[in-house]
Amino acid sequence: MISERKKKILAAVVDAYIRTAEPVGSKAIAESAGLGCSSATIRNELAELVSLGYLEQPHTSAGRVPTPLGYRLYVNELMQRQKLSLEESEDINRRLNAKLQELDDTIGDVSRLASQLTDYPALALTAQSAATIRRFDIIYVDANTFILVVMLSNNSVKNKLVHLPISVDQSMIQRLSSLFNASFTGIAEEQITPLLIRSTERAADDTMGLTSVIAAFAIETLSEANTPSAFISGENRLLSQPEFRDPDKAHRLMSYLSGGGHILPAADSFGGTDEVRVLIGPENVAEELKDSSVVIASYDAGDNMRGLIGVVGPTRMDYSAVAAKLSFLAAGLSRRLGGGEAPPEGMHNKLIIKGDISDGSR
Amino acid sequence: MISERKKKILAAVVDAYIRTAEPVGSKAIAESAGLGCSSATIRNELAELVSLGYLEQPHTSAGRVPTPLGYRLYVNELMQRQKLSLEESEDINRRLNAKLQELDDTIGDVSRLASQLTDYPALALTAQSAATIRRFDIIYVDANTFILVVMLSNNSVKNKLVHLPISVDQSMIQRLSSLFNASFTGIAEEQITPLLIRSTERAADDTMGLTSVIAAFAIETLSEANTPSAFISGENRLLSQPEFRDPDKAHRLMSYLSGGGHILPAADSFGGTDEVRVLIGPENVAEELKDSSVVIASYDAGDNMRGLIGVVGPTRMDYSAVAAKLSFLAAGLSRRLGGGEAPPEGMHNKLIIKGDISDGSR
DNA sequence: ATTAGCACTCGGAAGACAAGAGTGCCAACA
DNA sequence: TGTTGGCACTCTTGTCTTCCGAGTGCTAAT
Repeated sequence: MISERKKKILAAVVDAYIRTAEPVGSKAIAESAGLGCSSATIRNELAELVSLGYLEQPHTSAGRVPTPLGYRLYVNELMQRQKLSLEESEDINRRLNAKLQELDDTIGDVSRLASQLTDYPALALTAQSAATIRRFDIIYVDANTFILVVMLSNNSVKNKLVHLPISVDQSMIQRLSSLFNASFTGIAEEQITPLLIRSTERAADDTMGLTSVIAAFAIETLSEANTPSAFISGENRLLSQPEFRDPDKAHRLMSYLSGGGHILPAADSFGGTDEVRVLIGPENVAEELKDSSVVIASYDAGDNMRGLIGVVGPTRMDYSAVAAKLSFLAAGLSRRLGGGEAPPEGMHNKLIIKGDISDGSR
Repeated sequence: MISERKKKILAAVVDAYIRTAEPVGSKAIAESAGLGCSSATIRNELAELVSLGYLEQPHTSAGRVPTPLGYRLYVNELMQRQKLSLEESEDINRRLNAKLQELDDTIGDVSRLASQLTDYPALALTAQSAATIRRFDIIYVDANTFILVVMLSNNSVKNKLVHLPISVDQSMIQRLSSLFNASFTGIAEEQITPLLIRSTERAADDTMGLTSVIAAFAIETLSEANTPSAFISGENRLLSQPEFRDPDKAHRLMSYLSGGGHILPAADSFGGTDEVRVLIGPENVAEELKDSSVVIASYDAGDNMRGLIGVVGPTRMDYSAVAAKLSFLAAGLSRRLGGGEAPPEGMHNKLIIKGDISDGSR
């Protein structure tokens, strides 16, 4: 439906534009791309690519610039899938190992890492999940102090130090600990009802309201662990992109990002596989992202949860490099966090790039 | 040494410049500041203020702009100390309460809050400290899994889930738990020597290297808790300041900030009191901050530790408002975290503003 | 000591101009 | 029919002038 040569030319335009951020002219293409024809021919082709909607010119007599549709075609078919060099992948693995010895809510570290690798702002999000309490312990410190320790089904452990104005004796603590371990484990947040709390309170013979304090912690921990959260870093890297030389534009996007990744809408529709998704310009739902692009990868965070790492940049983004890095990073995370059978260390997971080529384009 | 009227004029210049970010001319001052004299008189005074080094003009025939020295005088003597309105202080208290119900490493929240309040980028740092382990518990989950729980002398609690390829029986765990509680508490990081570990291992009759895993966690926790750490947020707010319209300039400062607050040098010399310190332009040691200003407040973080909250902005910064807010915030934190006798809730602590009027000025 | 008046200085905005890059189109050619 | 060289045309970008006005410094008068 679109000639092979046109594709080659389109690819050349996108490649060059990604590098230089300047509209690219016919002559440059004639020289760079090794198709043996002259700039005049290229011009004809370019004109057609414009009328097909893949390219546009900022003004008459300027070079061509890809439209979102053009990027889409590029991403889906044209760009050559990068695989990381050995050094790069080793570097990533090393950093992952260093950072994730113990993973708790290192979601921040993950986003930082992604941002450093790609040199774009990055965000990491945890998906909504349905973790339950797996174990509940109360450690007696002294008569006024104890520590609540909750282990969740997703293998994260939370704790809280409680300091009371009144004294509690150790046997009470022990009683509460085993009661909670018995009746608060394996259930979801909604199942912690006032009724359950009341009955536990009675069973423990607790007249000081201790039970509700502890129950509140349980609820809070569950809700916190299950609420999706986002972490953004490297916003400043936007500023090195020429399309954000306008401080207002940069500011708008950056404050949108800092305000938490409301990219969550995109996250919902995410499939289960280790795919990489690319959203180009107007394909984004969020108004603020309409002329930026987002690349998102998903990883297995264990316990049936999936996390996301995403990168935000101008539509003129180095999709191929970013996709490769993100994909590798996600695979590394899956391997470390995921429950199941992950591919072995060195392996690149295949790069499935999916994107809605919705009619929202252009 | 410097006439009263000059001071008034200087104050007027700084006030106006803080508001408008434009050089301010004699006429504007004559009208605004209620000193009954004409623009010509003001001009004479302005000329002298320039030769004294408090003001400068970007070029002949432009208004005047304060020099760092001018700001310094303004901050030390001239500016009127703001105290927050009732709504503002209530708002801050409410937010503090919401965020700090449980304070762990909410240092991030603190900086976020400071940034929101002041509308400048903010950073929070923990000082170097000498926390020790106060309590050590190991919770047995199953034969391959247990949870380490460490409570530090600064009342923070850390935990780690350990998953082993080999089986361990419960009595061993119990033995280790009490051994660690006995010999690893109350000591500093350096005191955890290979010797100590070896002897504990022997005492526990541990042939599987469990002891060293646990000891490693102890060391790591201590070192992490005692290493100063920084958290920055709201970098993007820089972009709304006209002096950072130049993206390169903005980028330089922002990436400096993101790279961790190397403002630590300034932190070292910080006194113990709840003072607020202002560093203007070249008074900063860091090259990148030479034409920005920093306002820092210190708070009592309990256990003989002090934390810092700082705000970064252009030299043309609303010192008075920022100082007031930061001071209030610091006081609120001290009250919640500090060990000792803190002033009661509603009270504004007195605003000590100190600053080196070092010879680095000019 | 203050003020009014005036000439002077600069920076910034607006316009004029040249250079250059890139296009579109046409006519010639394989 | 597809390709190519050539050429006129367009539009941006940078540079240079010009012009305006805000704001100054100075002087002479009060």
